[in-house]
Amino acid sequence: MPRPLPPHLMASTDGDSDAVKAHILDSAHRVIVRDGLAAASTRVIAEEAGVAVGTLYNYFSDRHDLIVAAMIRQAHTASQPLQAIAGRAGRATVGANVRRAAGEISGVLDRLVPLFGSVFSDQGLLAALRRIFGAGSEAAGGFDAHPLEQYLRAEQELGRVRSDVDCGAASSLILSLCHERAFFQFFHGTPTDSDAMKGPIDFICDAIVAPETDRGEEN
Amino acid sequence: MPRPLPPHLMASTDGDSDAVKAHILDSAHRVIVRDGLAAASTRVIAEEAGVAVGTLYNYFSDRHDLIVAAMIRQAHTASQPLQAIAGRAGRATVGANVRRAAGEISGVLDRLVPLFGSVFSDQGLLAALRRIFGAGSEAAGGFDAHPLEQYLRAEQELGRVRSDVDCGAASSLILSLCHERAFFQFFHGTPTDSDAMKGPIDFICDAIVAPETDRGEEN
Amino acid sequence: MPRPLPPHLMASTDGDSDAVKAHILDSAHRVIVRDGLAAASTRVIAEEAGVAVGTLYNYFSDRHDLIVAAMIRQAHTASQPLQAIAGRAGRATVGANVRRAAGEISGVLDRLVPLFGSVFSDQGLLAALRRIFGAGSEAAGGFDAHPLEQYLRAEQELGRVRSDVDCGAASSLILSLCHERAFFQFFHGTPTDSDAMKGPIDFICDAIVAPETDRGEEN
Amino acid sequence: MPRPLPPHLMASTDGDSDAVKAHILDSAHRVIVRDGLAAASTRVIAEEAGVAVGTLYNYFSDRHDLIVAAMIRQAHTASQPLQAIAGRAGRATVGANVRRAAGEISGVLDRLVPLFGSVFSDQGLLAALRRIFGAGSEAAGGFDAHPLEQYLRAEQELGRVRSDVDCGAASSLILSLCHERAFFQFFHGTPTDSDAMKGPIDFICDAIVAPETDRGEEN
DNA sequence: AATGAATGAGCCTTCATTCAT
DNA sequence: TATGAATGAAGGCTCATTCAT
Repeated sequence: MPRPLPPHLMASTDGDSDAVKAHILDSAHRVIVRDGLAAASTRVIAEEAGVAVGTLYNYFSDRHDLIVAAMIRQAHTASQPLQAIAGRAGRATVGANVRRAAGEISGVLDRLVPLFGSVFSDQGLLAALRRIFGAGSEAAGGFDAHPLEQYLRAEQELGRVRSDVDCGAASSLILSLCHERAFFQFFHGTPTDSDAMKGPIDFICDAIVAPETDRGEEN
Repeated sequence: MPRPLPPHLMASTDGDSDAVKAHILDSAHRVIVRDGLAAASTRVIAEEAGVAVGTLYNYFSDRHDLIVAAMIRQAHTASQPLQAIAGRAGRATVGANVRRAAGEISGVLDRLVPLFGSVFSDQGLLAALRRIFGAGSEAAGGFDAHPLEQYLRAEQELGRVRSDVDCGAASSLILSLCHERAFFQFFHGTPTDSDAMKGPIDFICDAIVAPETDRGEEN
Repeated sequence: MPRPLPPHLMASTDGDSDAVKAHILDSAHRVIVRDGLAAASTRVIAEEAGVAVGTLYNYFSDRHDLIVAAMIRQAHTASQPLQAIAGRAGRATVGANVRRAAGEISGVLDRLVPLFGSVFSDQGLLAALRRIFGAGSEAAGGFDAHPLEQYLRAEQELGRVRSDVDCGAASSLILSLCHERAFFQFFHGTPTDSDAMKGPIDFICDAIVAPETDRGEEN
Repeated sequence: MPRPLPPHLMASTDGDSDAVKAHILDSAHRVIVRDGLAAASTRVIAEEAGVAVGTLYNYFSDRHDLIVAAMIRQAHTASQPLQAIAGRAGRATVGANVRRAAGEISGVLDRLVPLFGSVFSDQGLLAALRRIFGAGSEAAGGFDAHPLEQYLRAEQELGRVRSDVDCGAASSLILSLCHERAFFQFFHGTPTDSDAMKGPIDFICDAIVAPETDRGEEN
C-alpha cells in the first residue's frame, strides 16, 4: 500500500516535494473554481490531484491549511503580472494604458474572485485569511492596489494626467469597477459584455487626461 | 397529532402561514450573517426560529429552497428604501444627494454582502440564484441599480448635472465603489474608515456637477 | 431514511427513550467485554444495538460519553446486590458469610474488570472516570468497599469476630484478593480454579473468628 | 541507500542490533506509560526513539509484536530485583522483611500496572500475552509470585513464622494488596497515602509471626 | 538494514431528509 | 400541520504498513 507517487505525477514533479505540493494546491484551486468551496472535500481534491487522501496530510496539516495555501498561491501568482503596469508611464497614451491596465486587472480578478468569493461562507477560513492579509491595503483579491495608482502618479509627474486629479481616488474607482465586473461575471456565469466597462472607464479617462497631451488621439 | 406552533410563535404570527414562513426566513438570515452559510444547518436554523427541524419542511421543499428564499427576501426588503433616491432630484445639492445616496447604498450592502458572499461557495446555490436573478440588470446584491442612475438623469434634465455626463457610467462607478467597500468591510471584519469613499466620491462629483449650479456650495 | 426503531427494538423498548438508551449502553457493554475497548467503535456498537450509527448521537453527545455511561451503568447495576452483605451479621457462621461475600464480590468483579480494565489504555477516558469517581473511597470497580467492612464490624459487636481485629484491614485484604482473582481470570481468559481463593480466605477467617463462637463448625 | 542510525543512537548502541531493539522497546514503554496505549502509535514511538517509522519494522514484524515485546521486557527487568527477597530469611525481623518486600513489590507494580493495564483494551494483545505467560503461576504483572512465598517458607523453617501458617496464602494476600494499591494509585492518578497498606500488612504480620521470635520487637 | 512518502481502510461525527405520531 | 428520532452517506482525519531510495 505504500507505492511511490503515481507515474504521471512522478513524471511531472520529478519527485520534488515542493512540486508535489504545488500540484496539490493547483488541484485544489481547480476544484474550488469548478465546483465551489463546499464541494472541495479532501476526497475530491485528492482525486483531482491523483493521489490518496492520506497523501494530502503529508503536505498540509489539515484541509483548512490546504485551502488557505491554495488561495494565497493563486493570489500571488495571478497578480504577479500586474506589477508591470506601474512602469508604462510615458508610453503610448494615458487612455490606452488605463484601458489596458483595466483589462489586465480584470483578467486577474476573473481568476481570483471565484476563489476568494468562497471564503465568505466559512467563518474559520475568513478569520484565517484576515489574519494573513492583515489590515494592510491589500485587496480582498490579495493583490496590491498600488501599481495602477503608481502609474497614474507617474503620468501626473509627466504632465499627462491633470495636476488636480486625486490619483488614489481614480485608481480606487477603476479597481472597484474591475472587481464588480468580475463578481458579476462569476455570479452570472457568463462572460461580461466585452465593453461593459467602457462607459465608466471613458468617464474616468475624460476626467483625468490632461488637455494638451492626449486630446485628439483619445477615443 | 399535529401540535400547534409554539406559543411565542403563535403569538407573533397569529398562525398565519406566510408570517411563519417570513419568521423562518429571518431566522435563517440571522444565522447566515452571524455564523456563515456553512454553519447554517437545518438544525441551527430551526433552533434560531424556535421550531422543530421537521417543521421547516412544511414550509420549504428543502434546505436549498429555504436558503435561496431567505436571500431573496433580504435583498428585497433591504433595498426597498433605495427607491427614494430617485425622487430627490432638484432638492439640496447634487453633491449632497450623491453622498447621501452612497451612504444609503453602503448601508444596504453592508447587510447584503455577508449574505450573498456565501453563495459563491456553493455551485448549486449559485445556479439557483442565477436562475432567479436572470441575466437582467439586477446587481449582484440583488437590488436594482437604477434609482441612482434615474436620479442623475433627472438632475441632468434640471441642468444640475453636466449635459455631457454619462449618467449610467457615473452611477456604475458609485455602485461599484459602495460594493467594494462593503466587501472589504466584511472581509476585514472591521468598520471601514468612515471617509474611505470620500476621495473617489469627490472625484465623481467634481466631474459631474454642472458649473453654474452647485459651484461654491460644493466642497 | 427515517423510520422508527427496528421492530425488535420497538418491541423490547416500547419506544421509551430511556429504554433505548439502556439498550444501547448494554450493547456497548457487551462489545467492550467481548472484543475490548479498542474494538468498540461506534459502528460496531451500533450494529450490536441494531441501530444506525447516527442514532447513537441522538442519545449521547459522543463516543466518549457513551462509553463512560456504559461503564457507570454496569458499575451501579452490578454492584447493587452487594449491599445485602452488610445485613447478614449474626446469621449462619462468620466463615460461611465471609466466603459467601467473597464469592458474590468475585462475581461482580468478573463483570466489571473486563470493562474497567480497558480504561487504562485511554488517558482521556481515565481522566473522565477519575473525575466521576472522585478521590472518595469508591473502589476502582466503582462499587463501595464498605458493605463487607460493615458486616465485619457488626459481627465484631456481636462478639463473633475477635475484638482486636482491624475490620478495615481484613476487608481490604479480602477485596484485594477478589480483585486480583478477577484480573487473573480475565487475563488468562479461563475461569479461575474454583478454590483458588480458599487458602487465603481460610487464612483470614482463622485470624478473625472469635474462638468460642465458630470453633468447631469452621473448617 | 541504507543510511546508518542517527548519531546519538549510534553512539549509545554502538550499532548493536540488540541494543537498538532494547532502545526502541524502552521508548515504547515510555510512551505507553506517559500517554496510554491508545496514543502509542508507530509514529509516536518512532519519534520517541529518534528513528524513522520504517526502522521499527526492521526490528519487529509489526506494531503488535513491538508492544508485546516492550511489555515483556519491562516485566522482566522491573521484577528482577525482587529475587533478592527470598534470600533475606533469618535476617532482621520477619515483620521488617515483609514490610520491606511489600514496599519493593509496590515499587515494581507502580511501573508495571500502567503498562499492563492497557492490555485489557485489546483482545489481540491480550491473547498474545496469554500465550506468552501461559497458564502458569505468573502474575498478571508478569513477575513471579514466588520470591515472597519462598522467603516465608524459609522463615517458617527457621521458626520465625508460625508452623501452621499457609505461606502461599499469606504471600497471595500480600501480593494482592500490593497489586490493588498500584491499580488504585494509577486509577486515581495520585500517589497513595504512604501507609495505606499499613493496617492490612500489620494484620498479616500479626497472624504469621511466631510468638517467641519477634514478639516485643515488632511494632 | 535507515528512511519517510504513499496508501486507503476505518474512525468519529454531522447533516439533510423522512415519517409515525 | 408540528414534532423529533432514525437514518446512512459523506466529511475530515489518523494510522499501520510498505517499499523505492
